[in-house]
Amino acid sequence: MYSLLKAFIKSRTSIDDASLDSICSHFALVKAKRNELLLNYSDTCQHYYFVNKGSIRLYTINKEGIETTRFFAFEGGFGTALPSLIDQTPAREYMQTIEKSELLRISRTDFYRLVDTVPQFAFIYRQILELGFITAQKRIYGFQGFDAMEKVKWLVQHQPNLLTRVSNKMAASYLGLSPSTLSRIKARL
Amino acid sequence: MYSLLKAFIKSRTSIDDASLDSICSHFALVKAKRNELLLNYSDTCQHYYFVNKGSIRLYTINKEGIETTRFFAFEGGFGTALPSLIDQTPAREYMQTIEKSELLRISRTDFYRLVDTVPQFAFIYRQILELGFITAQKRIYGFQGFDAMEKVKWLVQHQPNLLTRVSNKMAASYLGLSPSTLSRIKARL
DNA sequence: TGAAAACGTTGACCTAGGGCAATGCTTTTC
DNA sequence: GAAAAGCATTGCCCTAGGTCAACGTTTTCA
Repeated sequence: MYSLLKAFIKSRTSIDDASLDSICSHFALVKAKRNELLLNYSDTCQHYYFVNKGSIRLYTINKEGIETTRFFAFEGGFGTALPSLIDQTPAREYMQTIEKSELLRISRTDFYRLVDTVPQFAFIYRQILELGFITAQKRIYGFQGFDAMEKVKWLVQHQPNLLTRVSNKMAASYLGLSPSTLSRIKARL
Repeated sequence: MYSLLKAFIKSRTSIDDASLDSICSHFALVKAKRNELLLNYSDTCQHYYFVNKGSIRLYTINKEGIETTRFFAFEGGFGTALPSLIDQTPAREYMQTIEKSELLRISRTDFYRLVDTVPQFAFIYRQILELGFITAQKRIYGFQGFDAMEKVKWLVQHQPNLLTRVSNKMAASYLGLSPSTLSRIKARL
């Protein structure tokens, strides 16, 4: 049950098996079917999720009803409504599974206790934050001043599995394109 | 010389004066005039900067010659080409002062040594990363699915000083609008 | 301090991409 | 396994915002 999570941690820091087990013991298994809502718009996020199987998506809907997807997490990745988890304000975004999934989740309290007490865990959290920050920056640079075709090519380059794994509609909302436009672009790729 | 930096640190963590002085001793004063380039496109970033006076800007230029600004730092703020600093790859972005400035800079080596040895400093770095991440997320949500007018209003809401402090051109490149469009929008605000 | 360069604003025009709707196709549900 | 709901694709039309150019103003620096 914890093999993927252990692999994730081991690949990022050196740690003995006892500490590893102790870390894992704070993660509980959650099974969810397709399109299950893990966090609602006005909820305050209380858990960090690790994807064992399936996938989750973070997105919001603005007042005109337009969906914007911010993040996907697949097998072996962490995901949560981090801004809400960090400062305990309402998420103003949704978190949902997009496939039948098995998730491991840890409570905010346990998570930060691990960060404060286990140096290797603090290091991993730092890595997650650094990587998240870098990815966000790349996305800002990558999406501004790019036309639709360039955005799609960028995605094919940097996250090739995404286009095959998620629906056209979700990929479009991630790229900031309408589904029709994305469909047209793909036709002439 | 270190008063602003000390205030920054003290406002975020509790720390004794000796540690504070020891931290500050790693920061060197750099004076720069307006529009001075602190980091070139193909450079790898080696310093973290704290703005004592003036302001800096991080931006890139894509192959069509379009400028995109990612970040501004003003008095009392930290700024650097973080992705490059973190993983020591060429920045592929520029860092420049946009006013006559006084900066305090710390080398990457010293910075990470402080992170690893001074818990309060590690905590501040974590805060910077968390905040940077949250800001980036807000920007992704805020700018996708917004039209030009909404973007400008968003900016007036969230960073009101920016529009008065930087040139129309730079603000436009931050918002992902052409200077003409931003100008037109401001006229009917 | 004065010439030159850069910037802001505005008008006229144009185009990328969004909205909408029609038509299959696929997936879900009971 | 049939009905319904949702999704992808595509054609037609339209509009937000980009480009380009002109002009006045501000900034720069020799």
